[in-house]
Amino acid sequence: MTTTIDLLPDQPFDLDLTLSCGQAFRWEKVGRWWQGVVDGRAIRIRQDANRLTFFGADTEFIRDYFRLDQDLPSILSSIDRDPAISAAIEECRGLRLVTQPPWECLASYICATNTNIPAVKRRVALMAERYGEPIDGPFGTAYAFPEPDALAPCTRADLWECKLGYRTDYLREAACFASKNPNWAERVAALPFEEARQALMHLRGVGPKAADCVLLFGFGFYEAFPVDVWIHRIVAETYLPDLAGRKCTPADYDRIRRFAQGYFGEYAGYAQEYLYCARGPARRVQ
DNA sequence: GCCCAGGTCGCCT
DNA sequence: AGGCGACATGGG
Repeated sequence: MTTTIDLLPDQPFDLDLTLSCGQAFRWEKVGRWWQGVVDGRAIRIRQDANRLTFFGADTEFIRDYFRLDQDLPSILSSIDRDPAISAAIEECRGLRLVTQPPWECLASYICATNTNIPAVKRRVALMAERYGEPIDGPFGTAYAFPEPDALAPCTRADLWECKLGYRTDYLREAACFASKNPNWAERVAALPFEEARQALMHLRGVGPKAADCVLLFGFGFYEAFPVDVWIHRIVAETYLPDLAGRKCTPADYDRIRRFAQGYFGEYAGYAQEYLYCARGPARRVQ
């Protein structure tokens, strides 16, 4: 069944930017349509001007996933502090942070260390195809991202075949943890930001960057400010020039995120994503 | 072959 | 606390 949503003219939304900016790893564009799997739903969606057309999920799910009811102009004006971020906002206006399922988000960002986005997508897709539940959807058989219980029993050799490399044991340990603590996500969500961050970082393979991504994309902690090599580069060049040209040490990381939280405010995570999306090379559909 | 990528770990001072 | 190499994989 096809459903449409007509977007309000004062609430910008850009589906292409939102799904191609690298925050979520299970979407691909086929012709005019985006196809993806979210929370056990095989979804197909397209945007024509201010109209979204989709199937595979109901309106409430789509509104919630894309946070269409979040007042984006108000968020963007709150982070719009200078010409640099202003340019990123201008370039990427309509990009919204999506609400990812916490477990999938955690697993994805464990797979995302020291690698590139296409490789992360491949790993996540392989895990889904091998261990996820099949879904009959609008584009043939799709696969849900596997629950922790489905991954916990996997051997190292099993997951190695999903091209996880040295991250294999980290993912197995995280799956075991989530499987034994089914309410882990609710407990993390109920914590104050810094405590939630520490809780995630107790998992092997989850450092500051992965923890911040999971908090931002999976839990909606908008003050999270993940610092990858791109963001380090941009922030160093634009705001903290004494950090430019060297590796990001743990102390540098903390300095950057504290600066960003103070400078951009409670939606620092949106600033991060706009700066990341507007980064020089390679904003393309992948 | 090389360097880089949405980094983190373990071991060393 | 802070420095440093290792690490699997794939793209350019």
